[in-house]
Amino acid sequence: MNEQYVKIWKTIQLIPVGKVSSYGQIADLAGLPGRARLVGKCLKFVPSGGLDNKPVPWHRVIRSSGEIAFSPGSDEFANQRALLIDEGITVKGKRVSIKEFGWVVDLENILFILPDH
DNA sequence: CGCCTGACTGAGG
DNA sequence: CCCTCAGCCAGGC
Repeated sequence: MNEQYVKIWKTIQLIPVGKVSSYGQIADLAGLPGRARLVGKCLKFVPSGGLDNKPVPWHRVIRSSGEIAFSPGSDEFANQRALLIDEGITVKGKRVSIKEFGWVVDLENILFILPDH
Protein backbone atom coordinates (compact mmCIF):
# COMPACT_ATOMS: atom_id res chain seq x y z
CA MET A 1 0.00 0.00 0.00
CA ASN A 2 1.29 3.41 -0.98
CA GLU A 3 2.28 5.37 2.11
CA GLN A 4 1.66 8.73 0.52
CA TYR A 5 -1.85 7.70 -0.37
CA VAL A 6 -2.52 6.75 3.23
CA LYS A 7 -1.32 10.14 4.45
CA ILE A 8 -3.58 11.83 1.97
CA TRP A 9 -6.58 9.72 2.89
CA LYS A 10 -6.04 10.36 6.58
CA THR A 11 -5.81 14.07 5.97
CA ILE A 12 -9.04 14.01 4.02
CA GLN A 13 -10.72 12.30 6.93
CA LEU A 14 -10.07 15.45 8.97
CA ILE A 15 -12.23 17.68 6.81
CA PRO A 16 -15.29 18.50 8.93
CA VAL A 17 -18.77 17.67 7.75
CA GLY A 18 -20.16 20.60 5.78
CA LYS A 19 -16.74 21.93 4.79
CA VAL A 20 -14.65 21.59 1.65
CA SER A 21 -10.92 21.57 0.97
CA SER A 22 -8.79 21.69 -2.16
CA TYR A 23 -6.35 19.26 -3.70
CA GLY A 24 -3.51 21.66 -2.97
CA GLN A 25 -4.55 22.22 0.63
CA ILE A 26 -4.76 18.51 1.29
CA ALA A 27 -1.33 18.01 -0.25
CA ASP A 28 0.13 20.71 1.97
CA LEU A 29 -1.47 19.36 5.14
CA ALA A 30 -0.35 15.84 4.29
CA GLY A 31 3.23 17.06 4.14
CA LEU A 32 3.38 16.85 0.36
CA PRO A 33 3.50 20.48 -0.75
CA GLY A 34 3.15 21.11 -4.46
CA ARG A 35 1.57 17.78 -5.19
CA ALA A 36 -2.06 18.62 -5.75
CA ARG A 37 -2.10 16.35 -8.78
CA LEU A 38 -1.00 13.45 -6.68
CA VAL A 39 -4.02 14.03 -4.46
CA GLY A 40 -6.25 13.90 -7.50
CA LYS A 41 -4.76 10.64 -8.61
CA CYS A 42 -4.92 9.18 -5.14
CA LEU A 43 -8.62 9.92 -4.90
CA LYS A 44 -9.18 7.48 -7.71
CA PHE A 45 -8.18 4.71 -5.34
CA VAL A 46 -10.01 5.72 -2.20
CA PRO A 47 -10.88 2.52 -0.30
CA SER A 48 -14.61 2.18 -0.68
CA GLY A 49 -14.88 0.61 2.76
CA GLY A 50 -13.07 3.52 4.34
CA LEU A 51 -9.78 3.57 6.24
CA ASP A 52 -9.50 2.44 9.87
CA ASN A 53 -13.26 1.90 9.84
CA LYS A 54 -13.81 5.54 9.00
CA PRO A 55 -15.05 6.84 5.68
CA VAL A 56 -12.80 8.93 3.45
CA PRO A 57 -14.97 11.90 2.45
CA TRP A 58 -13.43 12.39 -0.97
CA HIS A 59 -16.38 14.48 -2.10
CA ARG A 60 -15.21 17.34 0.16
CA VAL A 61 -12.13 17.81 -2.00
CA ILE A 62 -12.61 20.24 -4.87
CA ARG A 63 -10.47 22.66 -6.87
CA SER A 64 -8.92 25.71 -5.20
CA SER A 65 -11.18 27.77 -7.43
CA GLY A 66 -14.19 26.28 -5.68
CA GLU A 67 -15.44 24.18 -8.53
CA ILE A 68 -16.00 20.47 -8.72
CA ALA A 69 -13.19 18.92 -10.71
CA PHE A 70 -15.28 16.48 -12.73
CA SER A 71 -16.78 17.71 -15.93
CA PRO A 72 -20.36 18.84 -15.47
CA GLY A 73 -22.69 16.30 -16.98
CA SER A 74 -20.67 13.29 -15.93
CA ASP A 75 -22.02 10.78 -13.45
CA GLU A 76 -19.15 11.49 -11.09
CA PHE A 77 -19.98 15.16 -11.13
CA ALA A 78 -23.63 14.54 -10.32
CA ASN A 79 -22.65 12.13 -7.58
CA GLN A 80 -20.21 14.48 -5.88
CA ARG A 81 -22.60 17.38 -6.17
CA ALA A 82 -25.37 15.38 -4.53
CA LEU A 83 -23.11 14.27 -1.68
CA LEU A 84 -22.10 17.86 -0.97
CA ILE A 85 -25.66 19.10 -1.03
CA ASP A 86 -26.69 16.24 1.25
CA GLU A 87 -24.49 17.59 4.00
CA GLY A 88 -25.69 21.13 3.67
CA ILE A 89 -23.16 22.62 1.28
CA THR A 90 -24.57 25.02 -1.29
CA VAL A 91 -23.49 24.17 -4.83
CA LYS A 92 -24.38 26.70 -7.48
CA GLY A 93 -23.88 25.01 -10.81
CA LYS A 94 -20.42 23.53 -10.44
CA ARG A 95 -19.23 25.93 -7.78
CA VAL A 96 -18.98 26.05 -4.01
CA SER A 97 -18.21 29.26 -2.12
CA ILE A 98 -14.80 28.77 -0.54
CA LYS A 99 -15.37 31.80 1.62
CA GLU A 100 -18.45 30.22 3.08
CA PHE A 101 -17.58 26.52 3.12
CA GLY A 102 -13.80 26.36 2.91
CA TRP A 103 -12.11 24.45 5.71
CA VAL A 104 -9.97 26.79 7.79
CA VAL A 105 -7.36 24.79 9.65
CA ASP A 106 -6.73 26.20 13.09
CA LEU A 107 -3.69 25.90 15.33
CA GLU A 108 -5.18 23.03 17.28
CA ASN A 109 -5.48 20.98 14.14
CA ILE A 110 -1.94 21.75 13.10
CA LEU A 111 -0.45 20.81 16.43
CA PHE A 112 -2.47 17.86 17.60
CA ILE A 113 -4.62 16.37 14.95
CA LEU A 114 -2.64 16.14 11.74
CA PRO A 115 -0.98 12.78 11.18
CA ASP A 116 2.71 12.65 11.92
CA HIS A 117 5.01 13.23 9.03
C1' DC B 1 16.27 9.76 -21.61
C1' DG B 2 12.17 12.10 -23.91
C1' DC B 3 7.23 12.63 -24.40
C1' DC B 4 2.63 12.50 -22.73
C1' DT B 5 -1.07 12.35 -19.37
C1' DG B 6 -3.78 13.86 -15.33
C1' DA B 7 -10.20 14.54 -10.05
C1' DC B 8 -4.18 20.79 -10.10
C1' DT B 9 -2.75 25.99 -9.47
C1' DG B 10 -1.82 30.88 -9.88
C1' DA B 11 -1.16 34.72 -12.77
C1' DG B 12 -2.66 37.28 -16.88
C1' DG B 13 -5.43 38.96 -20.58
C1' DC C 1 -16.64 34.75 -16.51
C1' DC C 2 -13.85 32.74 -20.16
C1' DC C 3 -9.37 31.17 -21.96
C1' DT C 4 -4.27 30.53 -22.10
C1' DC C 5 0.06 29.37 -20.21
C1' DA C 6 3.80 28.02 -17.48
C1' DG C 7 4.79 25.32 -13.64
C1' DC C 8 3.92 21.38 -11.12
C1' DC C 9 5.05 16.01 -10.14
C1' DA C 10 4.28 10.85 -10.30
C1' DG C 11 3.74 7.24 -13.75
C1' DG C 12 3.50 4.85 -17.98
C1' DC C 13 5.62 3.77 -22.30
